[in-house]
Amino acid sequence: MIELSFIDGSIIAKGGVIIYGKYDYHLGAFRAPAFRYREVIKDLKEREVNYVDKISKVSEFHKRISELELWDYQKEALEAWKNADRRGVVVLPTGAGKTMIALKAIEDAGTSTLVIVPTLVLVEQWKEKLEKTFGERVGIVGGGKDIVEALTVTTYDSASLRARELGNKFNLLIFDEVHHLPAPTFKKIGEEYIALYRLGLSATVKREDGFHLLLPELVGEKVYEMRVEDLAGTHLADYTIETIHVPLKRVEREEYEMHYNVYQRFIRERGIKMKSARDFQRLIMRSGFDPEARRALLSRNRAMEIALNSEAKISYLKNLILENSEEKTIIFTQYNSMVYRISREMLIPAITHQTPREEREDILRKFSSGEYRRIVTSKVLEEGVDVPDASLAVILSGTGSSRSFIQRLGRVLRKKEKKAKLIELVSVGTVETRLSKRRKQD
DNA sequence: TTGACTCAACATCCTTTGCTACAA
DNA sequence: TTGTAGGTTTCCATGTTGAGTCA
Repeated sequence: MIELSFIDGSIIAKGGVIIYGKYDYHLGAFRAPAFRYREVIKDLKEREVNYVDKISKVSEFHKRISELELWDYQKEALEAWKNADRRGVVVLPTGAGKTMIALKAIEDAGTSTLVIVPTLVLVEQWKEKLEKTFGERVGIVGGGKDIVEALTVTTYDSASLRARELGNKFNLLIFDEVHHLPAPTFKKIGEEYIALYRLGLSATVKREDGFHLLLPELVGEKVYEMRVEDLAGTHLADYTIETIHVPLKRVEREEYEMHYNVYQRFIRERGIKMKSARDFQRLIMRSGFDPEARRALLSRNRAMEIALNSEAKISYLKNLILENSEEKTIIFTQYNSMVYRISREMLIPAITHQTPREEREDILRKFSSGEYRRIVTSKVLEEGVDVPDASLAVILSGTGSSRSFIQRLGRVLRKKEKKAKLIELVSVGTVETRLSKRRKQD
């Protein structure tokens, strides 16, 4: 007879061997990662081994929400997830109703569920949604609160910190913005919870570090995907993307060339090959002890700053704003210094991570009502914030991340009569042209 | 309860070719 | 012959957030 229990994010087996188990001399028992629960039980049954299961502390949760009607593609996504043993990742653009699918998934699974989200703002939004939909009390773990219910919402930070206590209490995990999960410390959420059912939601799972390849093991395969272009014109607004190449001013060009040459010369002279982000990472590490590497890196950073923050872009932006004075516009930049400069010079309300919560909510409320026609921001509004719809997004500068690009695009895609526009300004003849190209590839 | 603060963690950070050893 | 992986370990800067602490 094998006795199975849950200790600190692991399955402990006393009295016999389990699949994926390694012998733990301190415990005098076999220990397997919690996420192998499904395979462990299946294997014991197949081998017809007698066992007592003291692992699971999950509870049932049966609540019907029949009044909730899904769109066709949402139904397809839900079916695909169910057919994959209720495991897998659903990829849908911002505004395509990922939450609806999650609510139906909770109803379908009929079991205790933990919803994991990246920010406290999203914790509140999910809590309200769940309470309204199911009419039940919803627990919160994180942001100073610690209430566990059959339906509980938490942050990635708290889910990871509390995995050892919470890991055996839920049978369904819903990962909102699931691309966060493969980060080194969040990965253990996938590993230390026993949940048999897992649903990952995201607009783009791709990570620049390539760790999205861990998702099939942590959550399940990608079971359904709809891209922005699949839903544009039907469930989302139709849109156009325009890239405007803006030349640097002469002084800027000279300074850019000077700094970028320092970087390039260093790379060439040291025989360094820049084939991947890993190669660049190695250069960063090297800069910790090699003064020349540090100088090269700082020069490259300065060159980048010049290209991304060019004067010419500001002049161009002023015209663009005049030409589109009727459009509700969000301006995105890479640097906060640029946000504040535009805010000062063009009298546009600014939002960065330094903006107090109340002020941020006030600005967004006025933007929503139409009192403000424009806002300028850096990255804070990309994810996890309910941003009122706009009709024009101007990307003054950004990174090569396709996820960030899609999130910014998502800010203009709420269904509307006329076409939405995304305009990006790119400094011609600089590394920025490459960034712009990369973010638009998948 | 709130606000101010510190700390830790996450994300991005790359591509003008060139080498060398090894597997298919 | 052709194509591709090889090797390394704590880090430039900037932006953003959650958790924790303390007054």
